[in-house]
Amino acid sequence: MFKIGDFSKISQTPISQLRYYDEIGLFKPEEVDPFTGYRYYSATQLPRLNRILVLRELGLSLEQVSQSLDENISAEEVRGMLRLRKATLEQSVQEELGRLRAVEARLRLIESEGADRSPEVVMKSIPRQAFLSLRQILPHMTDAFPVVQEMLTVLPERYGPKLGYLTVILHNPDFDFQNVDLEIGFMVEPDMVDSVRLPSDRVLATRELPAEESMATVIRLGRPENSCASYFDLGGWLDTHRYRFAGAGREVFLQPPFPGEEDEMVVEIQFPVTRDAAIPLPS
Amino acid sequence: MFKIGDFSKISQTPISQLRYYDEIGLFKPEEVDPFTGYRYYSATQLPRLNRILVLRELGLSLEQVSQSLDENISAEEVRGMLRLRKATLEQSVQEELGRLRAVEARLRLIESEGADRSPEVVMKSIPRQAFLSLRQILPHMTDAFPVVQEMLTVLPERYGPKLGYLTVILHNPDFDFQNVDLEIGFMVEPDMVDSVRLPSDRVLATRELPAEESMATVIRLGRPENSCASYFDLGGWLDTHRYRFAGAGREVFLQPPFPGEEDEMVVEIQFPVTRDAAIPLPS
DNA sequence: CTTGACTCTCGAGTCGCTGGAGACTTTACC
DNA sequence: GGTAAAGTCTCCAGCGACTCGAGAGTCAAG
Repeated sequence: MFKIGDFSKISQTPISQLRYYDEIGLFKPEEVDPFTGYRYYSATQLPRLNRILVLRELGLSLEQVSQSLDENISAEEVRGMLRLRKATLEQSVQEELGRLRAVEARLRLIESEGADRSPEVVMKSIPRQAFLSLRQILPHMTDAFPVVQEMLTVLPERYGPKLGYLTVILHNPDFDFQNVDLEIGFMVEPDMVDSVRLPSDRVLATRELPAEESMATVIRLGRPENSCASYFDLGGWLDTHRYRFAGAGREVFLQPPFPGEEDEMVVEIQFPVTRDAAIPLPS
Repeated sequence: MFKIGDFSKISQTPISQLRYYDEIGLFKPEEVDPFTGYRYYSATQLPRLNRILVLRELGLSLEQVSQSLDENISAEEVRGMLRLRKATLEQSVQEELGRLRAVEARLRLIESEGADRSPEVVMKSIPRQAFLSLRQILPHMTDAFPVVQEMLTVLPERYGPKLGYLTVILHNPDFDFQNVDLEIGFMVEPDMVDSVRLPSDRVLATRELPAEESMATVIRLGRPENSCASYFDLGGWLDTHRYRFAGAGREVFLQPPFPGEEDEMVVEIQFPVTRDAAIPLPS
């Protein structure tokens, strides 16, 4: 019979942990002195304790460990737990590796620039949405402005707060500023409106944008002079995170360019992406 | 200006998290209605929030994120944080990979045996200790018993509770049961005793056992009939965990084989091991 | 004006422990 | 046998990064 201190040394388990395991009923001392409350452990309890330590190390929760030890659980169920655990482990290793690459990239960035002023790219998923829009090919990106301005002045006052965000979809696969294929419009609630004719005779129609599982997004503030920079940042980020562009990008105007307030504009650039194949794990 | 719900949707951050970040002063709404307490966020706050999300994703604590955003910290220090983070990440990836291998091994074991009755191998580190012992080569393992019995009857009653564990060191590099090179004795406190002569004229001397950084240990219960099995288990475990035997093993008798109580014997088998080289991480 | 959807604060709970306060017990030594 | 040191007890608080629920108040649409 060992007192808790000796048993702690033998098993290399902290005393506090032994007391905790006693408290939650996972591992109780063979004997407790009814007068002093002193815990007494025997060497024959070591296999059980070791089993606990090993299963916990495998990543099971103490709850699961408790169940699988107290045998009200079958080998089949333990197997299930472990298979689940294996899957989550594989995933979490992948994630950790991704994080590691991200940290490395960030370090390189700081070392080369002397300061940390990185663009913050965030992954999102976007549900499907109805989109009241007009698609057209314009000779130059800047030709989009009058269209946007017209929509901005006409539509919000006609539909009020039900109108969603002003959004532009860039259907060009390349990032050229000439002969751009743009779809400009507003997110709307489904069945709110079918089509609209603007004063300039331009006609918008509602269609459904499918949900996008994974969108890489970045925020751009102010006038679009530096929009190239944002796209560039996005490209670099995708590269280090092993994503690839996979479709038409969007610019969502969270704060739209009301005339005279173009400097306060806030745009979220979104690009659907796909993951490159997972890195094969070593052996 | 967005209410918390809308801002939560835009940023894909749970409301509770926004409130929490407000509470700890990490990310406060641009405006709070002094009467209702309603939080109002603006789109221009998104970059800061994204920055927070990204830094947290890199693994910094909210405390660290807070510091590096509020600029009372230099790029140099952020670099330090990230380098530290990189190191811990590399290590934790290694550990996760090890765990993954362990889970896989365990699964194979259960699948082949239909039940989970694995031996539990645990890593320990052992401090240096004084050892009062006698080394000899015996024609067969079983010849050790009389020696052990003599020591067990003579020494404990002479030195009382100061005497440590009865221990056997196996100096044979192979696991043959013939012509074994054994060192048998007791752990003692340093300077307790220099040497002892037993009634049988065998002489024990004290020497110092160096500390062992990493010992793989397993518990064996009862008579040593199945000691082979324990060694076998240990070997398999070392293999899946990429360790190698690295020195003379020990058997520590936590519950010694008092005459007539050999069935209650509890022995911890310890083997010093070294790690194989770390698995190189992919790209 | 009502209804239902939001939002507020505050407190407790999560997991697997660790650490401390203050009160007892045991052990070692004289 | 006395005393001091070391060990042990219980109970409570705290960690980090939130989440959840209760109960009350607020806002927007019809």
